[in-house]
Amino acid sequence: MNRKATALDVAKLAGVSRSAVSLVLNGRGDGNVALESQQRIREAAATLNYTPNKIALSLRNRQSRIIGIVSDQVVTSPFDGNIIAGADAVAREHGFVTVVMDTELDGSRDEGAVETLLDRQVDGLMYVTVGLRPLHVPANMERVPSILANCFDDRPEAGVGAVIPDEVRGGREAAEHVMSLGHRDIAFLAGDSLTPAAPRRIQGYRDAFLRAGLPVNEARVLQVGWDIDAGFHGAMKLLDGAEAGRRPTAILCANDRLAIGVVLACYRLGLSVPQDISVMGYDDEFRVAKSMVPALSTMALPLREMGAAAMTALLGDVTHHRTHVAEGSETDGAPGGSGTETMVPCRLVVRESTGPVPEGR
Amino acid sequence: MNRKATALDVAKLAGVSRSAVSLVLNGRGDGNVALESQQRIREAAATLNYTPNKIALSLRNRQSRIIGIVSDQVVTSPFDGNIIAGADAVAREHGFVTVVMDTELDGSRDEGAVETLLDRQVDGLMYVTVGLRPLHVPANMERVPSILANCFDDRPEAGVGAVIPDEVRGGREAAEHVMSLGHRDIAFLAGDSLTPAAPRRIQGYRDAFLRAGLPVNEARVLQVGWDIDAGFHGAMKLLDGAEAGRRPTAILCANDRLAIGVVLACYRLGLSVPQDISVMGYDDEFRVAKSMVPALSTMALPLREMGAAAMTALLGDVTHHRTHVAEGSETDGAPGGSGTETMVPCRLVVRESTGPVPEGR
DNA sequence: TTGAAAGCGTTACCAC
DNA sequence: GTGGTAACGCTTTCAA
Repeated sequence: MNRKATALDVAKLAGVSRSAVSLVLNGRGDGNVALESQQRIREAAATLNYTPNKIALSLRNRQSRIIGIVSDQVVTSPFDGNIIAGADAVAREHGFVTVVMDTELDGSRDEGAVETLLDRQVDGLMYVTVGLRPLHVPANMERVPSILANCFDDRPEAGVGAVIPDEVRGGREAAEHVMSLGHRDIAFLAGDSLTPAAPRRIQGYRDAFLRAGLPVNEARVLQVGWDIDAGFHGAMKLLDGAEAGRRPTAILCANDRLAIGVVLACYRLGLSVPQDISVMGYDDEFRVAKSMVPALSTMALPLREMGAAAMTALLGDVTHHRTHVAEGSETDGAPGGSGTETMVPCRLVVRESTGPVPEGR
Repeated sequence: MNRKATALDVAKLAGVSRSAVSLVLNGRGDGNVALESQQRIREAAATLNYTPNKIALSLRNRQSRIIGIVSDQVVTSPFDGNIIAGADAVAREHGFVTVVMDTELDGSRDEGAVETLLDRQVDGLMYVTVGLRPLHVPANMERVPSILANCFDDRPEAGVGAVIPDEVRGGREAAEHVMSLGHRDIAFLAGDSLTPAAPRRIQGYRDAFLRAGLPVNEARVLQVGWDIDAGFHGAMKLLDGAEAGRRPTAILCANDRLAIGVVLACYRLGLSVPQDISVMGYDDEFRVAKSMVPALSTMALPLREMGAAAMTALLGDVTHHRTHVAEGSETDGAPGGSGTETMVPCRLVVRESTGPVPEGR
């Protein structure tokens, strides 16, 4: 590996000083360096294929242009990777790079991950989780501008800003979608309450009934889990043995996997989707919802948008933080959108698993 | 943010020179620094909460201890994230950090991603893909030690080393599993041939018949796609309308999603799995295979192992490379395991979707 | 208009 | 056994 060209190499080749090179290549040549020299410098840089050493730059500028992302299991699980993709895209646009550390769901690794990142002099920190949940924010995280994506500070005063999906509204709009198709006996299959996603989506479901002036039948709400088998057994409980007139005409699921389970159960019982029963998912999971048979109507989580919004806010803070520190006017705590909680709406996706309510129901 | 303590701060507090601090904190104090001073230095470092600035270290050592990972869509897709997790775990063990750039399947971004990473002075590069495939290795990738994970150099001479799953053997062992249950009329549902995964798994399937001295019925091999609907329609073609005696007794799928589609089709046709028909997946997809109804027998991809193996090889190269360069004895090309292709075996996972062949078949 | 020098935080070498 | 100094590659200030 032939060592990369340095600014000095360029200066030599162009027959000028290092400073001139720096000036010109940073756009501050005009008025400082002779036009002829500028030309020669640019040429030299081009032929030597020169790009400044980011490490030296970081040291000099006391800014690494690295954003640290710690996640609970975004890397290892198949979910929510698009939060990071959205965040990374924004970072890249601004000349930042992200380094992500996945704790693989081991909370005791949080502090260590943040420490490692801090040691690397990251300019900002983002915590991303799989599934909405309260987060015990690692203490050392607040030493640089920080933000939370898909999770929120579990302390009441909410020290760190957060970007989360509007799950209540998502649940409500899902229910309203099937209501608009004439359904009234609507079941809701949710995961456990270990994460707030389920309760919030259920809350939205209730809101829809309230708004419609309809009573909520609590027996129709089943908290069963998050996986295919849970959906299957939940649906069996709802449908097996019930006469056609007494079973729900629509089943709303808190994620697409549950919906798979529900459809599986329907088929097993000889029921058609959506003719006999409408089924809805949640998440619009990549290469699942769209390719199911039938293709799943679902509520898409705004993952990319959340990541992008979080990164945009964070980068704003990073910049402010820097100028503040430069001015010596410490903001003292409260970075990262300063405790603001931003809600991003979900997006209804109508496909083929939901249809008009059967005749007579 | 109160600026972090530097070695100078520690030296001052301990009343010694910076060099002494450096020596002691790097374990080379004994025989160089008075024991009493060593003690004071350690204390000072502790009270100041001193950790060396990695950026300065990188500049000084001309080694960033960062490994760049570029991926086609590992971040954005739900698959294969465990390759990166496995790689990252090994990197972390060795004091390295990984930064991954996802090109989101846009091949034209490859060179740029590598460039960005190179600018950041990464010590090594890894390319990771979703699904086995030949890779047109970005030219600038070979400027530092490099390795491929789940992909292989598309040039015949294979310049860059690679770690890939043994798909042929995986396909063979899948077939042998159902054969051991007495099945003889076995169908294989594969994705398209755009990636070599399908052909290789099919090859393995054929090998199993060959080894068993059985003829291969080519009409039983269907290349339909990779998603749920493809599995559904493929299975329909195989099963719908066929008398019980003329349909395959087992369907092997090239991934778990296809298997979901197959099970869906079976249920729709009133067939039981595995009583009437055995179904096998491939990948052991997280939170899919295990929770399907019935739980899917499948062939697990050795994702973590592949990532770990690739990173181990790469790190070895990084170290050699360094010493070589230091000695001025350029290896000149051929880094990254020097074109070696390492195969990692898949792992058979038997669950409930495969069972003994039905009576009379 | 140009170039010299200081400084970012380390470590390693070399006098003392 | 100790501490000063140079060097890593860059930017920026200041003097010529």
